[in-house]
Amino acid sequence: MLNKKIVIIDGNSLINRTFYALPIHMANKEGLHTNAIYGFVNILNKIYKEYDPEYITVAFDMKKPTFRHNEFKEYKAGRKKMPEELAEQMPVLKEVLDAFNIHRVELEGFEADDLIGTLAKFCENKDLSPIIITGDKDALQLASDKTKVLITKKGISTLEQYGYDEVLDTYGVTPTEFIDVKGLMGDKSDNIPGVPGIGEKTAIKLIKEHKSIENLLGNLEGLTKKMKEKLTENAEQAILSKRLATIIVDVPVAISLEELKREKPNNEKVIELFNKLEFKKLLKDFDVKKERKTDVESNREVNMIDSIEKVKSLNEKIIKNEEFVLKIFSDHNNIRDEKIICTFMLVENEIYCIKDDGLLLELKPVLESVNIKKIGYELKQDMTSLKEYDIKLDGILIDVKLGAYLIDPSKKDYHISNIYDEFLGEYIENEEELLGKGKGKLNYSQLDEEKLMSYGSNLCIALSKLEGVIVERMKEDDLYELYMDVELPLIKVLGSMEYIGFKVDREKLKEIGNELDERITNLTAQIYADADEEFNINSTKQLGVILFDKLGLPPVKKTKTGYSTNAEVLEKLYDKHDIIPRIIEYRQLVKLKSTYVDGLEAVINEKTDKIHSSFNQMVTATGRISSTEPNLQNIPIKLEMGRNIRKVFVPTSDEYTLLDADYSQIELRVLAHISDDENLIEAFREGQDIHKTTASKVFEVPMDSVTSIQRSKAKAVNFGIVYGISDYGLSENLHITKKEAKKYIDEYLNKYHGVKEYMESIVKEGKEYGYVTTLLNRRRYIPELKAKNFNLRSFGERTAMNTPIQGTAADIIKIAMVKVYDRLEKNNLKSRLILQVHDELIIEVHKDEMDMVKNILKEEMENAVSLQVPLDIDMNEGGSWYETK
DNA sequence: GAGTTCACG
DNA sequence: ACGTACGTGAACTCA
Repeated sequence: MLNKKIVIIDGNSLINRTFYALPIHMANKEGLHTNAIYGFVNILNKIYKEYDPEYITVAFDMKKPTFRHNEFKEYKAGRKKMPEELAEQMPVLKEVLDAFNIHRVELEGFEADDLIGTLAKFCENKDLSPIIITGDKDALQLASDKTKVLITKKGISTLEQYGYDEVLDTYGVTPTEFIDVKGLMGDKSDNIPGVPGIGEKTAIKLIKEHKSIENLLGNLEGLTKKMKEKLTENAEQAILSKRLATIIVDVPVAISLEELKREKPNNEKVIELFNKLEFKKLLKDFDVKKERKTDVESNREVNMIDSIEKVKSLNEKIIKNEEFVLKIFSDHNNIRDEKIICTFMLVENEIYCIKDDGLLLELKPVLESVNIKKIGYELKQDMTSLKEYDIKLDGILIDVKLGAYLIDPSKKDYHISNIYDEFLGEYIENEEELLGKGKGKLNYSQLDEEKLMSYGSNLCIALSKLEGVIVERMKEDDLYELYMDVELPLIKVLGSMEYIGFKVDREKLKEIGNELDERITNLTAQIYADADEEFNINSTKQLGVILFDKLGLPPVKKTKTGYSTNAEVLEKLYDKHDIIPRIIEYRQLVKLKSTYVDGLEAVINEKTDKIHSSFNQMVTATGRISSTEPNLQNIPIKLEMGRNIRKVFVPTSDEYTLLDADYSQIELRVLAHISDDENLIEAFREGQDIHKTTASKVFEVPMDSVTSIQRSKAKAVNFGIVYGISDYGLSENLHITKKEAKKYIDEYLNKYHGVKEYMESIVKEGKEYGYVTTLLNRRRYIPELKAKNFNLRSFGERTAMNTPIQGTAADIIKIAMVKVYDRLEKNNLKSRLILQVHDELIIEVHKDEMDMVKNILKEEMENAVSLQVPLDIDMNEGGSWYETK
């Protein structure tokens, strides 16, 4: 029968090895280095899989001196201090081990090695099979027929196993003799002297022959004169060295095998720690999942609403209760061709499901009632789904997902499973588990009945439990007003923008596409000729080889993976070869063709001939909205060639015209307001050209002699200020030296003293509270501010400076959107908001309503909030988006 | 799925 | 000494 296995790990030795074997830049976003822990846990994982041990323990050294220090003062003297990057990982590693419920052992006066030796011998006597894991060859003396010593090799990828035979095979001496070898040769890292002049080779040779140091010293015959001298002179030292190198195997320590039993990890703690350490892959490796709580409620009965009587009684119950949880599942195929599969409701702790559209319509009054509160998740989708049934969802709406976003907008996603876990520590199947992902992803109509019923009811329960917690937390964090006054009313505005869409001229798009195709074909041929071979121009790797290896152009910059070939690099090589300008043009054209012509063409709605982008309210860390499928917020404008794409975007019909209204310098105005800077405020109050004013101050010239070059430099400085300036960043942007850039910045901050004070105080504030806020109290946490890593911390500082500016601008335009939308609706106008691009709104205006709409826009946008400086907008109309300039 | 590039504010 | 401008999304290559 096989003996039970016990794994004994030398904690200090192993973490040292993993620390030096893995890249030191591995760190989480708080700046805590994680490489050594990562390696350690990986090895742990490997051991569990390969050996499946019955018992496990990790031994650590203590900082206190051991008996070896008492015997030999110089022991381990001159050893370098553990680097800070490793030291900070030690306590965290111990936390990880605790989370895994792995036993730890350390003892004053002894080293980890001694504890390991003692344990191994103890276990051998109990007929267990000890497996020692270490990064240190010293432990080889413990190898035996029963005890195996595993030593990390080549980084951490392999562990080499040594028993008695393997030590003998490899070194020609037995494990016990290995101690004598070390006694002779000494050990630099432990400062064990040994016999000077004897190294590993000689030591092994001598011990092979004489078996031990004592034997050797008693029989020096047959050795060279020099060797004899060395040995006699250092005899005492050799004996001492041997004693120091000997691992103690009878440390007086009480061992209880029971304590060393391998236990199940505390999954909750492991998950928490791995999340903190950002060990994504390891989470999967260990298959640590939250145990599903056997929630009595999770199998609650679903009341099917399948008759007019039932829907009427449900209706009454809702009116009486004044609130309910709502979750609509639709096939979600297409915004204007969407089919509701079923609607779940939770009223007074009872779950209902409606599948019949006709019966759902019976609930139109309660769904539209402003007096009845609805609790939901992704309510924008529900609103859109209901729109097809001519139902306008209204009332106090609590979107749990939106609330979770406001509470912490930096999260990567807000899946209900994560929110439920985070706020209540409870489990619900995640969407991925339910529907799959990627190609095989199902939609709700393909889900089998049973799963849909259980997921729908569990979701309603989760939402009803979460609502109170989320609202409470919003109130605590001063976010509730932002939610009620801005974010909630914005849901319907975004939904409406998506629903209405932006009309496109298909013919025009095709025309542009054809022209691009022709030019790309020609350019491709020329580039192949230039290169004297055909290659994939889209491949930066292949392009790099052609430009820098074959054609011998000087590489300007490198990336992680090779040569950089971005626009900036190509610009620097512009005159060096004919191929360069062609590549630059090729890149531009291909971008236009693939992203804007083909990309847009692919998302034109067949039914409406329009593009219905999705506007996401819960993505950005600053509070901006984002646009996807397609992104309508990055349609080209800077270069004429790309700008032509905007000719494709047209009004719905000849009754309409497009009107574009954009805030002028909104971010700098926001900066003027929040920094309270006298000069900046004055400049805006007097309607000055702000870049020119900045130029005049930075370069100390009168306003009317500012050159256009100075103005454009000042513009870059203004941008830099908004982004959280650094001399390096500005120097890169302006192609000037860092020193010069620093001069500009210093000059700026001298002249705009309020800005300087703001930048300093906001970083301080961020550090103190852990977050920064916008005008409307929108919050963003910045853990990077406390990072030890310089780059990360600097990034945190720039974020702290930029977020209140960008975020406040986002607040302002969101308010404007809600107000404009409401005015258009209240006045029963046909004109409607169809797009927002961060500081501009695009309205499709009915031609009869132009003046009225212009007034509404001007009023609502300029008075969205009241700042210390005026808000100013520019408006342009046109028959296509291109013309609104 | 990561890395690179490039379109916008 | 450190080495990046802030915020996004999409297309493409390559492992």
